[in-house]
Amino acid sequence: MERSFGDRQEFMTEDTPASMHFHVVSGGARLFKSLPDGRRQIIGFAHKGDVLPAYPCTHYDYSAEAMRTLRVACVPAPYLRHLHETSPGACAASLRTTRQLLVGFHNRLLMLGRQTARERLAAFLIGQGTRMGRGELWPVDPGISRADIADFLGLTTETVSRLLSAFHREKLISRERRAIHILDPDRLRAIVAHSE
Amino acid sequence: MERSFGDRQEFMTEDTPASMHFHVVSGGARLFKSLPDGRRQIIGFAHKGDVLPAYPCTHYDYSAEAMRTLRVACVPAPYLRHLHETSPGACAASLRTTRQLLVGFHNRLLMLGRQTARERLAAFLIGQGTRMGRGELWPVDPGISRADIADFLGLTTETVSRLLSAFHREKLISRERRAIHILDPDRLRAIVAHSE
DNA sequence: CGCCGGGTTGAGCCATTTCAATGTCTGTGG
DNA sequence: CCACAGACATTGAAATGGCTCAACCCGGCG
Repeated sequence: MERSFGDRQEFMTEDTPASMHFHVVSGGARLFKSLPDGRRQIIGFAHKGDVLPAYPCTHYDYSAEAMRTLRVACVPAPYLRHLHETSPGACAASLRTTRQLLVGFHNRLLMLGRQTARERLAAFLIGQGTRMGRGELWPVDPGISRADIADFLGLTTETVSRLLSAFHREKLISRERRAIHILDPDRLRAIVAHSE
Repeated sequence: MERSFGDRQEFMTEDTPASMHFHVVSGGARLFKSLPDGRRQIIGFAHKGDVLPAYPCTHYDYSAEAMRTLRVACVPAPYLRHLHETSPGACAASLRTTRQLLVGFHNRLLMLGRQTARERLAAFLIGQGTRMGRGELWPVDPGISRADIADFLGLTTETVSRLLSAFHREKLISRERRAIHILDPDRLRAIVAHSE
């Protein structure tokens, strides 16, 4: 049973009973947590093929909203649980994807805790560019706003904007529309790792 | 086959082939990642009963070292993998623990990305205090130094020290030796959630 | 007793935020 | 086809939270 959501529509809410899991068919989603005073942290983005949440649970522990338009296949939570209990393959597959997630989060902990704004942005650009493991050089999804980047990196939109301008001046990226193209992945990677 | 490690001994190294998993029998360990220039982020702490890493993998993605003395049972990686492939229960159990870890990391992402030093320290104290789900009020493990707290929270030891002094002045905690006792969990929780 | 590895405290600094203004693109209605 | 509104992005100037550097303290141990 598929459902479709419009731009910015929140379809999963933190601390709400997890009756459904959502398998992304097309479009993208932001996954985030927020503080009572409105501060927001983007946990990640979901694309085609991703399942939210990626693991069985009774309550969602983060919220999700559509970027532009989103189509998802809804999977009842009891069905997923049942699948995990009966099919060892399904369980192993989930364990593999959660392992991937954990490794990613370890890196992001390091990034948020110990890297400078410049390093974080470079890491983000590289991460987006190599998203699908493709031959480098994907532009950043134009559905991702400066505010999204800021909330992902724990910065402000102004800082992100200033740094993007700096990267542009240094010919590391080019900007057209909202899309960002990576021009010099090697130098960006050097910024991430080495603190340049 | 059990092994034992001395204070500060690193027994698991990032980017090294994961031949073994370590089941903590007694003592504690710090799990961390570091940048080439020495900046360090503590990913978490391991205690009795924890398994490192908690999921099958080919390479470790973080390092671990003993706090004081540590005893672990070493589990060969192929054995764990085999166990997961044959016993659905083992796989499901791993999935449950990785789910817990993921939820914790989501919260820490929010903490590192969007909370102030004061809020982070309060969150850390509450988290340590309620570690085992016990009736509140565990003191912070004295094996955890100010540097550890700082590296866990993405702060400096000086900031941690200053904030602990502030909390002490406000009668939220008491300090004796290196151990920290929680005096007013409710007010600490208010700091975490509300930004006070 | 005196050294040594934390821990605490202070003063000044700096990266990032905050506040504020201006620019740019898009869609809309006259 | 143009004027205009609104949302987002950029840029600048000023404020600030947390960091750096540096001194001092304290308890344990040779």
